[in-house]
Amino acid sequence: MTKSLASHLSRSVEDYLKVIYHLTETGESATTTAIADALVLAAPSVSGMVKRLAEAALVEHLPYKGVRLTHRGRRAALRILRRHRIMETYLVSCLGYTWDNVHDEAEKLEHAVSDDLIERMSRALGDPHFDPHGDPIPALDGHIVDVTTTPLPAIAVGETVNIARVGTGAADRLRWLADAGLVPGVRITVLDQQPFNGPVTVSLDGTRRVIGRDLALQLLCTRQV
Amino acid sequence: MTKSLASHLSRSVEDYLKVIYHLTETGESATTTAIADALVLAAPSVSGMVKRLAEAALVEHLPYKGVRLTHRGRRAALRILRRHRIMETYLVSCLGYTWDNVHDEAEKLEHAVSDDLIERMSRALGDPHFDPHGDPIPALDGHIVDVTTTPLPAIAVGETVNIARVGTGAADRLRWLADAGLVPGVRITVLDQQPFNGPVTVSLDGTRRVIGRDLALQLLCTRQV
DNA sequence: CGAGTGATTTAGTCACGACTAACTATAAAC
DNA sequence: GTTTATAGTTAGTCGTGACTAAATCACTCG
Ligand SMILES: [Mn+2]
Ligand SMILES: [Mn+2]
Ligand SMILES: [Mn+2]
Ligand SMILES: [Mn+2]
Repeated sequence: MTKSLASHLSRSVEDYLKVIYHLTETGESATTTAIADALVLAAPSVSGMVKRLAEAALVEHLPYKGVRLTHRGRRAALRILRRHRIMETYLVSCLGYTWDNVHDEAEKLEHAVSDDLIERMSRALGDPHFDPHGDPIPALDGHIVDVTTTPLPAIAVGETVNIARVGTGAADRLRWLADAGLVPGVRITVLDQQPFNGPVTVSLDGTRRVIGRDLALQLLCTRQV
Repeated sequence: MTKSLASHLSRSVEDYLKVIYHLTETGESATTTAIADALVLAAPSVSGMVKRLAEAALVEHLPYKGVRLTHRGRRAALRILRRHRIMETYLVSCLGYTWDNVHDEAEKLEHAVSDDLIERMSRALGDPHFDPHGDPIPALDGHIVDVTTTPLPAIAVGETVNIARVGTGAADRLRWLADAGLVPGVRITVLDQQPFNGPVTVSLDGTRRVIGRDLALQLLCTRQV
């Protein structure tokens, strides 16, 4: 069977695939409720869509267990992810957006732009490998780099690391981080780690920053090379 | 009643409104079949949508006669038109598109971009008043300039005019015109007008161009100031 | 092992926006 | 002033993607 669906995927389908990809990527299993929560939909809506996705051979469905992307589904998800992240990067670099307000725009545009436009944007940006939040941009062939990062609270006092990636999309957090200069690419040294889920103190260009545990957990760092 | 519909209009609704605007603008009456032809839809689909548009107070429907935009409908149409034309201009000026391949992209993106993004693009372009085809870009408040133009075949031999606007969206025609340098803003002098729907000969920067009647009719000119 | 609980699926409905087939209004032709 | 062609509308259907209410599965706990 594998119904058509080949050429054009609807906005809904694309968003489902992306959410399923994210869930499996972060280790969670892509269950009906997890998908429903992520997309703010009722569970039966997801059950229905999952059936259609399975018919279209975009996912494998193990009833009552969850869902896994097929090769086709994964490729489709990565294609949208590429669009999303290039779009975000373009909006920030070329149109003066700040990293805390690009997400919603990209969430819509990722479904509307042509491959051609995305590749033109990518070229205009010098074919970047990371978006403003430090998330890797999948290549055209679906390849995506896997950067191993460590959350800031797990870095030892005295160590110097780079901020590689930010694990939140919340606009207020992103604004606070940007104000504090805590953005991907920046180098920081851990000055203090308070126990019992206490704050982390780092130095950035010689100035101190105290970062609450919650936020610190979302600062994903790489060690110096 | 005037059903919600206030905030978000669907892609279909927006395209209907734009087509209705175009038809009335060019003097044709916005009949069911005219709309159906323009959107490549079956007539009953249009009948159905017209009913919904009327319920939403976007058009006034005189059964068996046709349809007219209400104030709200006109404003909505002009908003999409602004998006479309700014998008086209941006794609050409900032992303290396040629004027013969921007239309399809803009046709989709006009429904997906936010007001904010469009205004950022407009600003990046220096708030242009015309798109690459010479079509006027409606202002934010819905105001749109009305340029009086004359089709090239109606210009007398010896007269010098500016090409102001191109009345075709056909990619092959646009490519030919661009190759010939016959684009909006260019100044040409009519050297010859052959009778019986014959071609027009013009000079452009001292070189001759012979233009078939069909195409010449789509070159809309303004006289020198 | 059976009961209970929470997750999941099924059943049935709805709005949107397309379609075809069939009917009807309008206006031109005789 | 009928007839007739054409344009427009109504009726009925379909696919998509959402919903609620009800049924069912799977696992945990006593
Ligand atoms: Mn999206
Ligand atoms: Mn991002
Ligand atoms: Mn459109
Ligand atoms: Mn145009």
